[in-house]
Amino acid sequence: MANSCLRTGSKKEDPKYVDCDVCRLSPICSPVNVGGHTYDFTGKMVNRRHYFKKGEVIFQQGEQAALIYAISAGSLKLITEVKGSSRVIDFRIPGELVDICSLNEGIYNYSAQALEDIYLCEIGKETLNDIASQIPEVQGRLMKVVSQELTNIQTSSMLLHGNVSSEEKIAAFILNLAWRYLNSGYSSTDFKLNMTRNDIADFLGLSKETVIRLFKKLQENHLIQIDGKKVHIPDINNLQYFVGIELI
Amino acid sequence: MANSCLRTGSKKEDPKYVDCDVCRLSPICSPVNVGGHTYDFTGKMVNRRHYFKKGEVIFQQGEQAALIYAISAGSLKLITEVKGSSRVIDFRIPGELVDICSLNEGIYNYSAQALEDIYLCEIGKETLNDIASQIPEVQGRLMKVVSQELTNIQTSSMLLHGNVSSEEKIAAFILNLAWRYLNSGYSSTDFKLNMTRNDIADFLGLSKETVIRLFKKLQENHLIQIDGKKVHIPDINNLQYFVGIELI
DNA sequence: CGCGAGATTGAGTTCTCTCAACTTCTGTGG
DNA sequence: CCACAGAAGTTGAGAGAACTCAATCTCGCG
Repeated sequence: MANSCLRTGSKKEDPKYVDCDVCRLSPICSPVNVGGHTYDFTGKMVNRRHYFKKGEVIFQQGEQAALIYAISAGSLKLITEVKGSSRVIDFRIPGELVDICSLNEGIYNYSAQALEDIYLCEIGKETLNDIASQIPEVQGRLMKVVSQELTNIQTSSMLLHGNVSSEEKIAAFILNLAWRYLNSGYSSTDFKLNMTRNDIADFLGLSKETVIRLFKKLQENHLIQIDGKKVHIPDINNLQYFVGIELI
Repeated sequence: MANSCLRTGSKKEDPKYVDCDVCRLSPICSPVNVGGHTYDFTGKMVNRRHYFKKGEVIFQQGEQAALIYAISAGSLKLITEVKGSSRVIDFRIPGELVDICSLNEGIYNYSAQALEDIYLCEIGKETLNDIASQIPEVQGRLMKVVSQELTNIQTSSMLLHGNVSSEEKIAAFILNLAWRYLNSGYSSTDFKLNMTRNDIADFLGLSKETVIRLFKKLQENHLIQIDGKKVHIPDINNLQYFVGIELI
């Protein structure tokens, strides 16, 4: 029930938490100056680094949305129920927010499931809204967070939508991840695909065989190098040219 | 240069302006209560119903983004340059905002072009931000507008992304429009497609022939009725079941 | 070491695209 | 008001892309 920061008694190495200053919520977690005094509301609002096991469901579609999540370490997938089976809507990596949308909604529109062992910071929606409505500085920062998120979602959606060939779709998917890793302070040219080929296929509306074959084709064309879950982008500009959008 | 409200001396009938209260910007355009007094900043910020001709470009990708637009009448398409040719990113209908993203960005990420004669309300970004930063009530309302927009974009993107078959993609496109017309106070079951088949194809990453053939197939399956640019949805629940998402 | 999930490969089928011809619609000028 | 030109929409045929199904391989975990 209580915060389980660093609950890891496991044999695995300690996770590499993302720095708070790359987290999209950092404006909210920083101290605020009000009438000459500095206040830190973090303790009131934020439950830091709550641990979830690989495969665990963080929240379920339809549940009351009381918390906003930011990923401190690990990654997760967002899924929704479609005609009895589930479909992957998106992925989230360290530093990113999970459901800022729920700020003005009562319930979660999708479920979230851990792709690996993860640590999430949780923010109480109600407390946040209360504080924001009383302190303009916090309101302003929240505004910044939300509009940044709006820009990010729009950029991602622009990138992933409307590609003609499946090869472009997959290239766009990789480029999108590269860009997001960069935004979170990681390498944009070397990263790990934490999701399965099936998840990727499901997300892109392709079959997993097509994903595998087109990964291979992209590799043959020297646009990416892929070895299992590890991706390397030899020349990001080539990839961007192929996708047709300059992000980085 | 100045506002050209009701410049219509043309032979066409007067456009049916959308009611201000369905406009996504209406919270911003409503009077504000500050310390017991009521202020109306609308005059300061908003240039109402600026007329643009069919085909006219409202703003160009890369330009300084000084204005936010809300559509009062008519519709437009958003396009971006990809490898020398342009690609349709999205459409906007009356009551919707055109580029709220530019709030925290310096330049437009895409161009906007009128699909028919349109009237746009323009809001000065800088003035809006100034007023918002001084008056918490306005800040809060702006927050509402932006997070509503975030939810809308995410819903649309969830709906349109990840469909396996092209038939589902097109059905999702129609359902998305139905939902958006509903949100703007129009009929969700009868509306007009103001864009060409080519625009739709481009937006969905299909060929125009496929769009035409699948419109026909959807009609044969009684999911939609389509006659030129007019669409009728006989049973919205059937369509939603086919797409696999319950929106309305 | 063995099991099971995930990844890969091949073969055949289905879907979607491209190209080209043709029709319909729309707007303009006479 | 009509004629015409260009844009948009439609249809058919053949080529190419992506899907499905089934078999096999690999790797991590107990």
